[in-house]
Amino acid sequence: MEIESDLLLAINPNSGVPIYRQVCEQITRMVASGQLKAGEALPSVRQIATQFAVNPMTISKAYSLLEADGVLARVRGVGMKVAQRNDLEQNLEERLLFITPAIETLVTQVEQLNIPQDEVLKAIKLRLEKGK
Amino acid sequence: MEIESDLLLAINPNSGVPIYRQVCEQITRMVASGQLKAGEALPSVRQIATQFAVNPMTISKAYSLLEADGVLARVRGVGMKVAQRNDLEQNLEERLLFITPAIETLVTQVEQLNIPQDEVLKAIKLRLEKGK
Amino acid sequence: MEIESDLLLAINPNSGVPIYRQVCEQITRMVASGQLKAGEALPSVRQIATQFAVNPMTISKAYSLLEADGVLARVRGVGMKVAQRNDLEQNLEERLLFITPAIETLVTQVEQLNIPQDEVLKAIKLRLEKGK
Amino acid sequence: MEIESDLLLAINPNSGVPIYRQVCEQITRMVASGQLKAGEALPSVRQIATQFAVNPMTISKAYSLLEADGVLARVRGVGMKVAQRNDLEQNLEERLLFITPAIETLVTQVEQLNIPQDEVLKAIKLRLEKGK
DNA sequence: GTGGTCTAGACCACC
DNA sequence: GTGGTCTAGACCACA
Repeated sequence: MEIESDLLLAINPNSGVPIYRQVCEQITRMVASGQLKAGEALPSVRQIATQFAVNPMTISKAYSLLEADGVLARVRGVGMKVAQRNDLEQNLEERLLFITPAIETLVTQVEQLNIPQDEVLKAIKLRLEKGK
Repeated sequence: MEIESDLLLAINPNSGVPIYRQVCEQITRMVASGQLKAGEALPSVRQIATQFAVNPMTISKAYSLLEADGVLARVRGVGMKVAQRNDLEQNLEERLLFITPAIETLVTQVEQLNIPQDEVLKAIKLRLEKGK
Repeated sequence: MEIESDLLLAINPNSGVPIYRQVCEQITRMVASGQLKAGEALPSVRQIATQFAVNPMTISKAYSLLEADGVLARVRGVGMKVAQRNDLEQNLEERLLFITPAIETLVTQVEQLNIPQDEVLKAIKLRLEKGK
Repeated sequence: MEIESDLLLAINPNSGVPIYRQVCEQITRMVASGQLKAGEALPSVRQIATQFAVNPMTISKAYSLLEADGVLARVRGVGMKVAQRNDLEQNLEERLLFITPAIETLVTQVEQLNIPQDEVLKAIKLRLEKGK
């Protein structure tokens, strides 16, 4: 069972964002979008820590926070799994709430830079297409 | 001459973002957008510090960083002014570069949440109109 | 592991040159000359501060500036290390650039004092030999 | 008598060196090298201040220091002139003493950068020739 | 353990 | 008046 999932997270230690936070946010989003389903098992702390050359305590902290948030559940002697009864319905409205802060940040900057709306939308559209 | 400029910055000490960084970013944007013109004088360290009930060193740190960045220039014994030769031309392309990181963040989240593009664009458009 | 590195910097609090600047310049030169190699760890802020009876913030300021300059890199929760991709290659040409300002200063003074070139070169040669 | 001397000083407000110090040092060197002769009159404070767009008080301070140093003498109602009995003989040894600090700075940097002596001398020689 | 941020208050140099 | 430097000590976030 060690082949679990090698390509789950994208951790960047130099992004300014704390590592534990990156883990939390990414797993939360994956659960919200259904990429991780209720009951599904997660890689062990040691596994992730090794994979990204990160301190195990950092991953452990992330898992603990996710458990406190009700996103994950701890199964003694086994590991972590996605919580069963989950507030994170795949409902679109809910998911849109997640990106509100990012939109706020963006809009603030746009206004202070005096960038026309069309240009902003054009740039975002372009970037979204590229990701496809 | 006391009416100099009362309405310049919007500092929020509880935003998680360091105060000196808020100052840096906002002034940088104001220079980039042309709200602050080359050669224009800035409020003194003590002025801003008093206005926002912040320690002068905090503002001073921001000014120093902005000088190191080439955004501001120091005039000894007089104060700070917007740097003359400025990379931050007001042209649109340059300004769009400033919001690239914010767009990246947004797009990453959108993809991990599996939100359809139209919904994202709709939400942003809505938010932009509101700000008007 | 306490024998880490005791003999690194030469700080003189009365030289007129700000302490943080002395630290910056010396570390920059050590990196440029290869005395400090890419990835190598640096003494902690508190370690240096204690060693030279200086306020930790002063050293911290130096480290921050060196990070902004791309000379050092921060490893969160661990400390500072020499940046990996470093403009400060050890090639001779690059290092010669570092002493250009000092040469400029010298030459200006020499010209204003009307000192013959041979005399200048002789004096410098003498001083260089002495240092050996 | 207003045509005195338009091209005397080279003041750079952004060099980091205080303006009054630049004035002091340059005039001192000119006296030492004989470019300014004993009894010779100097431009008025206002003249220099206007020429370089500098605060008159700054020039005044420089003149005062030079007077205290015995380099200049104040003639009431007339202005400043180069002091008559002057320690600054044009003797070569004396003049060489003036550049000792600049040489020290240079040598320190050279040693910390591990630059070979020949390269240093070559670079200086090159720069000296260029100035010719 | 690491570095980062902020404060309050001192002193300095420059203009 | 301006900004710069430093201190002593507090608290926080990260690993």
